[in-house]
Amino acid sequence: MAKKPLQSTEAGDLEDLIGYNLKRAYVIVQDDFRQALGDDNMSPRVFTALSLTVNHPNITQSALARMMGVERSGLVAIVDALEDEGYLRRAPVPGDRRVHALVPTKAGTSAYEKTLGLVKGHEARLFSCMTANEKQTLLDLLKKVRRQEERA
Amino acid sequence: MAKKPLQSTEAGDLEDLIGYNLKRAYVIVQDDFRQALGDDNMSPRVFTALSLTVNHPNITQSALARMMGVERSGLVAIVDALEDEGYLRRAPVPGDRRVHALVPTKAGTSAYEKTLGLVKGHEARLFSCMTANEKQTLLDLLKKVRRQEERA
DNA sequence: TATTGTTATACTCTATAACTATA
DNA sequence: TATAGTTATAGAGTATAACAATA
Repeated sequence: MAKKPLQSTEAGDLEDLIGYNLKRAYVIVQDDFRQALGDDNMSPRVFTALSLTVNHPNITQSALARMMGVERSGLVAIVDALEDEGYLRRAPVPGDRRVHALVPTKAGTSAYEKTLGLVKGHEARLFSCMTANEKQTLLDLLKKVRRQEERA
Repeated sequence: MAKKPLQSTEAGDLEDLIGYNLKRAYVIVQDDFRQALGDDNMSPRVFTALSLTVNHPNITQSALARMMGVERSGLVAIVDALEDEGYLRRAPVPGDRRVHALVPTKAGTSAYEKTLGLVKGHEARLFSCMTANEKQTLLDLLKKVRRQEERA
């Protein structure tokens, strides 16, 4: 975790670049996310995987990887972590024995709900200097950037 | 580099989180940055270091690290890369022999200007679906997020 | 004692390629 | 042949700790 930021005027050309500001903001938010989750210590990507599993029970690993924008191989450790915590299980799928359906457990669902609360608290705190309108605008503009990916 | 994105409606709770959208947008922009620079293959962080060195000639490594929000130790490889390319040199500072002043070379300055052009082109292209107003608003809101770091 | 640059080291995140078992 | 999950491996990016030279 970094500590001393730079005065926003010193970075010259960089200050006008969306990419630079996006990265700096991303680091701040991610650091605060991890700090807010503290002991639970669930990383952003594990939280994302748990969220998608809870919201899409019986999703396959490949589908989850596609949703998250990571490779199948990279998802294995994430699912392992969630399975080790007892938050989901890899269930066999009748009709195709290659596939694992990811099924959230009772513990997984309630851990998710508790963690989602922490995450929402972290965002409410971190973005408390912004109005509801500003937060929604930021969200909308970020989604607009994300939509660029779909033209590929 | 990931390939298949997810439909923005499928992610449930995540879609309302600024952090999640920030990360997804960041990945898209960073991937496009690297693709746009292509053969030059200057990574975002090396570009950032070059930019700050050109805009703050004679900056020390420690000061540059602080500006970038990384550790001193992590900056060594970045400065090495720029020195290997002949884009800057570590100059001795009279009066304090511990310190290295980073001085951009002629080649470094012109490489920077060329690369800055590529970066601006990449952003213009990637964000072409947004109005000038929207881009400025996004920039302003990201800076507002960044300002949260200064309260620590 | 404190600071600058450096090295050694380790950890996280991610990708590619190859394997296995199925289909 | 193709696909799902897995393993092995490697490469960024970053952090911590310790060291030498210097202050």
